[in-house]
Amino acid sequence: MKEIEKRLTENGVRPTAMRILIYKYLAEKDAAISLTDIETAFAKAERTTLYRTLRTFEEKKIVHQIDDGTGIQKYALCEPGCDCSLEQDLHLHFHCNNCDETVCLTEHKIPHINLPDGYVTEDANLVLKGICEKCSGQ
Amino acid sequence: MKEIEKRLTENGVRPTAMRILIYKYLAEKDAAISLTDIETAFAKAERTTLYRTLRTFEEKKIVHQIDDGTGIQKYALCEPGCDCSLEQDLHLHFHCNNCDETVCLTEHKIPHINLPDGYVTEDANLVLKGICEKCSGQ
DNA sequence: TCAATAAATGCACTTCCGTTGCATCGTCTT
DNA sequence: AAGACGATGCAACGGAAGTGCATTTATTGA
Ligand SMILES: [Mn+2]
Ligand SMILES: [Mn+2]
Ligand SMILES: [Zn+2]
Ligand SMILES: [Zn+2]
Repeated sequence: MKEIEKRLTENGVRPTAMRILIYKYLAEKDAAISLTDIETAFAKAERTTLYRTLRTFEEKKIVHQIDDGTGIQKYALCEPGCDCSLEQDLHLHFHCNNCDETVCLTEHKIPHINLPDGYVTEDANLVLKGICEKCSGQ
Repeated sequence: MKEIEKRLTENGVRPTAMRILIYKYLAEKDAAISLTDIETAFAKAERTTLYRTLRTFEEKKIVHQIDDGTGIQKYALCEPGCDCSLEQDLHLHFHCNNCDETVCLTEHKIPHINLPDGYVTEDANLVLKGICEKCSGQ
């Protein structure tokens, strides 16, 4: 548990009880998590606190935000040492049309694309949708 | 103008006055359009009508929806003969962080990605963000 | 140790956008 | 002309993100 406190502190986030709980929750899930997910998991907690915790985690590069096309913002823990604002750390995400879960495929980086002159690329988002390995039954 | 009526009819959409206007509006813009954009352009028209027009256009493959990561749904005319539900017609989109416009790069297809066993890909979305050619000043 | 200060949390409220239900109106068919 | 069906208008709803401000909790340093 000291692990988590250390991780938070190193990233400039004070390790409050709630934050540690949320971190743990994110760590034990292999799918990306929405604010509503967390709200459901911690029914007694304040929505705003959860909201701001996720925002803080994102600012401090503890989690990265995922836009999977559902219109709902999701979050997942960053790999240690990952800086998701750098092109080399941008990976693709997979959204399952069956179970509605979104997962990070951190080993699959977003391929570099050459654009016509005049275009300057600063960021990229690649989401594949279909059936995940759990749901395809193999 | 008969052109537009023909296009709509061919796709199974009855060419009402409003629909023709909206089609023209989409045709003269080179950027993707949001419902709010259209609402502003046709201030006297009913929001719901515009909304349903876009939905109908999408169902009938006259436009495709674009998720550019802003959280706002955008639409752009499909190329003639394009079926955006097919992998081969999936192209990438570019969102400018400066002018906030999103454009189709129809000549840039989304590269095929090989996923681990068990994953079945049905759809893909690739959005690049940065500075567009207009804004980069060359 | 205690007061001053800063950060985190709780509560209420707002805004934005997408969406739906239902009544009305217009158009096409027979 | 009557009936059927599709399009439009109006009103309201719902989810999710976001903000302002009061209150509580933690940190600092006198
Ligand atoms: Mn990820
Ligand atoms: Mn497009
Ligand atoms: Zn699944
Ligand atoms: Zn631009």
